[in-house]
Amino acid sequence: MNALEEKMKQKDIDKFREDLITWFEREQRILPWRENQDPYRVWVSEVMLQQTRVETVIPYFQRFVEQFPTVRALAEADEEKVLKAWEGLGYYSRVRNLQTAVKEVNEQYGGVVPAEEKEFGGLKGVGPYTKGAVLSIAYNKPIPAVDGNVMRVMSRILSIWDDIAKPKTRTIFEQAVKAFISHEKPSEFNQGLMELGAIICTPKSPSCLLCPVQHHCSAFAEGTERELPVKSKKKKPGIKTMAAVVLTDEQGKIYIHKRPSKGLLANLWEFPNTETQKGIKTEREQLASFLEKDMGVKAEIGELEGIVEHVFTHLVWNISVFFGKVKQVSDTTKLKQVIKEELEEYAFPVSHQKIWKMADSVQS
DNA sequence: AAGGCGTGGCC
DNA sequence: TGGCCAAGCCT
Repeated sequence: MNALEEKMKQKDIDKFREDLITWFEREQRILPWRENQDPYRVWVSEVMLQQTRVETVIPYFQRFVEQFPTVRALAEADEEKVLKAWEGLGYYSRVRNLQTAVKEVNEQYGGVVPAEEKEFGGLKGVGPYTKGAVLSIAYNKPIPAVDGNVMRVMSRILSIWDDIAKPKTRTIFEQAVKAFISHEKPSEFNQGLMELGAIICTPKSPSCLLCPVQHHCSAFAEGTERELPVKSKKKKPGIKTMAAVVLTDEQGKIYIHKRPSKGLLANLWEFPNTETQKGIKTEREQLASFLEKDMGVKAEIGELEGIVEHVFTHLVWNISVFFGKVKQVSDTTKLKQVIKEELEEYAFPVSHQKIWKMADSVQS
C-alpha cells in the first residue's frame, strides 16, 4: 500500500473524481476561452492566467485573440504590436516567450499546436503546468496540471503539509493528481480542480459548506482547512530610488527610451531615468549627467514635479519626476523622438504610464 | 534551490 | 496600509 492509498481508498478516489466533474459541468463559469477547444486560444489563456486573475485577463484575452486569431497571425506579428497588446498585464517575458514558441509551431509543426507532451512541453515558456493544462483541455490528454489552486485543493483533500513554496513540492501533487485524474474527462477533471480552488476552496475563507467534495476532504474533517496549504514567506522587496525626466524639445517632440531585451520590463519603452544615490550631487545633477553621458542629449532640467512609487513583486521604485528641455542632441543618441499622438503606439510599463500621467496633467 | 520577473485587488 | 495574493516559468 503506497502513501496515497493510505490517504484515500481507490473507491473513494473514483467517487471524488465523479463528484468533482459533475460539479464542474454544472457550475463552471462562462469564460471567453471556454467557447471552444482551439488549442491556440487555450494556450494563450493559460499563459495570460499565469499569476494573474481571471477578471484581469478577460478583456486582454478578447482583444488579443481578435488581433492575433491564429498561431500564424501571432507568429508573423511585429513584436512591438504584441507587447502593446500585453501592456499592463505584467510578466512581459510571458508574451515574448509565447511568440517565440508560436513561431516554432508555425515552422516546425506546420502551425498546428503539437499534442505530444515532449513536443509541446519543449516550447519556450511552456512549463509543467501549462503543458498539462493545454494538452488536457484542448486535446483531452490525462496529464496533471498543477497550479496554485490544485496544490491548495489537494493539500486540503489529502492533508498534505509540505511547503508549497518549495519547487520540489509540486511533484508530490503531480503524483497525487496522476492517481486521481479521469481518463475519460481529463479536461473537466483538471479544470474542475482549478475551478474549485477559484470559487469554493479559496485561500482565506473556503466555502466548505458548499463544497461538492466536502465529504472527501481530510482537512475539513479535521478542521484544518484554514491552515492549509503551508506556504513559507518570501523576503520583502528592496527599494530603489530613481529619477526620471519627461524630455521635450522646441518642436514638441517627446524623448523615449527602449529598455534592454533582457531582465525587468524587457523591450518596453520608458522615459529616460537612472538610479540615484544620496550624497554629493543633487538628483537633477545626476539626471543631467546621465542624459549627457549615457543617452546622448544635453538638457535643462526643471524643478521636481512629483514622486511616483511603483511596487513590483521583488522591488519598489521611488521615482522623482522632472520635466526637461532638450538643448542639444548627439547623432548617436539612444533616445527616440516621437510626437504626443505616437506615444500610444509604444508599450510602456505601468510605472512609466504614471510618469506620463503626471506630466500630462500638469501641462494641460 | 532560490530569486528574478508585473500588476491590481483585497482586507 | 502593507502584506498577500492570482490558472508559473526561467535561470
